[in-house]
Amino acid sequence: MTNEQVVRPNIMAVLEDRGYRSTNSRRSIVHILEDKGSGFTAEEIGRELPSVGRATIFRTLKLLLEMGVICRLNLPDGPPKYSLSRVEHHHHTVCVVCGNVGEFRAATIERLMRTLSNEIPGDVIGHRIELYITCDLCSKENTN
Amino acid sequence: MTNEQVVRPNIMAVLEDRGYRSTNSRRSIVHILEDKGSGFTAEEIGRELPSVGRATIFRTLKLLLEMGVICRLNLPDGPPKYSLSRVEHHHHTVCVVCGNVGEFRAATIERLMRTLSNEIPGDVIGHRIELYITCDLCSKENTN
DNA sequence: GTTAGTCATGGTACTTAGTATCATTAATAT
DNA sequence: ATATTAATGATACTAAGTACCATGACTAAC
Ligand SMILES: [Zn+2]
Ligand SMILES: [Zn+2]
Ligand SMILES: [Zn+2]
Ligand SMILES: [Zn+2]
Repeated sequence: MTNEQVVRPNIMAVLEDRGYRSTNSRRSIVHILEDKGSGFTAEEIGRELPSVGRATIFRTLKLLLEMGVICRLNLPDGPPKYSLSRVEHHHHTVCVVCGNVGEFRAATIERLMRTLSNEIPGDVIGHRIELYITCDLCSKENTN
Repeated sequence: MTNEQVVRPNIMAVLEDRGYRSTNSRRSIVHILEDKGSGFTAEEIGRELPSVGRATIFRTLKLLLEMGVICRLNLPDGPPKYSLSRVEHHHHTVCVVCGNVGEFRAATIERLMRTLSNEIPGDVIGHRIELYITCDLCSKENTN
């Protein structure tokens, strides 16, 4: 399993490279994302940026999603969580206590998925895996 | 990988065993579920039962979910899909063309997940896996 | 079978996540 | 500096689901 240090792209630069304008709203949203990093909801961002319209929050998240710089996780309950993302294929851990989201890659999973596709009826074209965990921080807090 | 024939419990009996009443609305909802089997949305059921209140549809689905006789899948887009379920731990296939939902079990996955939990920071307490496929029916249709 | 108690229902209003519309404003290119 | 066009915020809307409540349907006791 790899959990290497992520070198994240300059998100605003990526936006501009694709022809999108570097606006105040986008900059402030991206700034918050880079601050939070993982496991935030659209609503949380809106709360921290009352001057930015709700529609713009969602528009921007959608844009970043399309560009692959963030992920959206549809969890079993609660609103979807967004998190900054490395670009390559990966999966997620979600702490069931604090809601923090992590990324991980595991060659073993990908190998197994490739194997499975021979045994599943139909053509497997993708997969999605979430691990539910209690993170180290939350485990510690409980034993104090 | 196992994909064994499912022997499904009598859902109404399960409800009654838990002290819930056998009502007209519940019977008609359960009847439709048993008919459809997999990959239906709450809205679809509502459409087929105009005489049953929307709230009751959701209440009943929630109840069946708690009892473990159906699953809800939060897909990357579109409304959640429900499907009848065997009771044991399993995972899902979703056809990206027709939306049909299937269940499967694979000891290899469970073994791998157990292994991963040694390598992931934090305590792994559960997982969720979805395979996105084009099912045999949909593949055939495309080559015609 | 009737009755009493309670559970469940349907209707309505509300919430939450997200989208459509649109007049106004801000970013870019020249 | 100006013109062009993209982006914005406000508002209204949709879709999935929940809260509330007076009415009606089940069930159990008799
Ligand atoms: Zn991710
Ligand atoms: Zn945690
Ligand atoms: Zn299932
Ligand atoms: Zn299909």
